[in-house]
Amino acid sequence: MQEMQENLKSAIKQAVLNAELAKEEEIPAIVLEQPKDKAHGDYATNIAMQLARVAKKAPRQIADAIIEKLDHTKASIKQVEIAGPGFINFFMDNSYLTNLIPTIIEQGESYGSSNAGKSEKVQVEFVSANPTGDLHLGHARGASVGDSLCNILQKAGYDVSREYYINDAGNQINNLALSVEARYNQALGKDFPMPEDGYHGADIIKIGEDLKAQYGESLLEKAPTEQHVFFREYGLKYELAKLAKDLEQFRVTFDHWFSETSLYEEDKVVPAIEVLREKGYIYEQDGATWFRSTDFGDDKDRVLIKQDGSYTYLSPDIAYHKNKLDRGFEKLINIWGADHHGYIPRMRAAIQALGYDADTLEVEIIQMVNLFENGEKVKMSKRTGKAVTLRELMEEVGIDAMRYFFVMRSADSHLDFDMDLAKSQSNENPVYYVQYAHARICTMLKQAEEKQIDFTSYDQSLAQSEKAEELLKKLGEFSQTIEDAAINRTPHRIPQYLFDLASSLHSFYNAEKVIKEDALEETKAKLALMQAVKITIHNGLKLIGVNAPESM
RNA sequence: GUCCCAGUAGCUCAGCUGGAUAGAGCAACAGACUUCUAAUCUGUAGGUCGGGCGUUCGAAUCGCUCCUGGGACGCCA
Repeated sequence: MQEMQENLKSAIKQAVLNAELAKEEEIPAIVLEQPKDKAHGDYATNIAMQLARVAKKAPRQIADAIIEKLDHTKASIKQVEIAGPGFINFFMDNSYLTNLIPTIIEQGESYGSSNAGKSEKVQVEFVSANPTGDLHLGHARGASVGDSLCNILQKAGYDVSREYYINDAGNQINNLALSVEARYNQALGKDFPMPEDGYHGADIIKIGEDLKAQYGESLLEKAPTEQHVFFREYGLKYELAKLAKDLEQFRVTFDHWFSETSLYEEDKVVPAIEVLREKGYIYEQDGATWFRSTDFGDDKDRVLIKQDGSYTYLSPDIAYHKNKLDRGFEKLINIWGADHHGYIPRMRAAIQALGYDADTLEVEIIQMVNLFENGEKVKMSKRTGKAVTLRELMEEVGIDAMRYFFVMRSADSHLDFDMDLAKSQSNENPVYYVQYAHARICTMLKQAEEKQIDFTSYDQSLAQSEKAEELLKKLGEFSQTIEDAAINRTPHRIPQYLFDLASSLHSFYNAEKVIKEDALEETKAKLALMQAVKITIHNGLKLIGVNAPESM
């Protein structure tokens, strides 16, 4: 596919030179696009319009000259036309498409892979929810997008590491300990108020009950500080185990869980600040230590060490990002909720102050998820713990539908999650449409197996049709789609591609019968095509963490 | 007040490193099951791409500006 495009491009370039329309250095990069309307050919280029100024001729005249000098044989061109204001449309000799099927079948699970990423070492940090409660809708979206993006980057040849940053050092963990203490006492039947900023989730109530079952009232005999440490450690361990379990069930795993506390234990925070101080980006004012982030375009300077001597959140974060870079990652991708977008400039400033290019850090912002139930927006409140959790959604909606739903939209669009629609499992949910295409193929292949039709060798020319050609073209776009999704960090391209592919398959299925006992050779060719589609759908769904069922 | 995201068909959204007649799904309407799964397919209808100005041979796409909706602006994390 790509080799052919390159051939075509070089042929066009040569034609421009031969026609003496422009000097080599004046020729812009030749862009081939695939027209939406197939009446406009398989590929089109706008080079004639782009050259209009340089060549001082009308675009259509230029196009004429190019075509005259074009070497048709070199790039398997069947026909060339000039259209509209000066587009050159190429109709290709589509025999190249037939090579696609054996290629896909041979590559199997690895079909779609490329080395576009050139093994660049990329770290993706995502979810990173505080271990103080259950994961909710927003985290579910972040997990879906993050994991899918990682899969896509890997498929496109990047060296990817997935990381979860555990905020286990700040005030919120104290509040967790206090909340656990309250719930434990309440479980023992005592009238014990929740702390002001306590966590009201059902999970903490469960911790209280577990502690009662395990220890009875014995924990009350410990000294207050000892108690606090105990509740803290117990709560943290419990919450982390739950996070990992929920995420794993959601088919999201991490290579590394990074503890904020470890930054202090291994003395990483002070040295990171010292690096900035040595470079002159640190100053003291009003009894606090400041980072001059305005040197790098931030709105205002930021406090690193407060008057009371404690760190702001930014300090360990700078140390953490320095640590990431020290580990040799060439690109850091952070996936954050929209409520953190204001934090980007100071973080990028820190990256630059550490001596790296600002673009080393990329922050992908995921817009909010609104939950709708019974046609009304459901207000979610952390304070009362009345948020719909990832776990509840997995049970009610199903993992496949969630994974697909959360990644099918552009991440910078607000997402309305309609509980009733998701629960109803109606045909409005496109994941079934794609899965159904896969299941249909499996049924056909199973029948072929029962009839003992062996299609290891076949003659592809026997299965040519308009619908078959559409399918083939779609199959051929898979690798390019993955590359685009990887480079632009747009995982939603994958479900959209899969939907299109499934659509082509369903259309083909309705137009043509595959298994025909009286036309065995034709059947074999079609079965091979089906096998290729099956592999591609399977590989695509795998990228977004959705199962490809054999039957539905 | 400053910053970020969004505004495209009745609804939910693609398309945005500029290209040809702006695309899907749902909803509406008309059809297709004696068939390898109808969770499907085929067709019809539906749009001043929020408004204006500008750049360009060409703008949904780029720039400026205004309007509307959502979010963020702590020596919290």
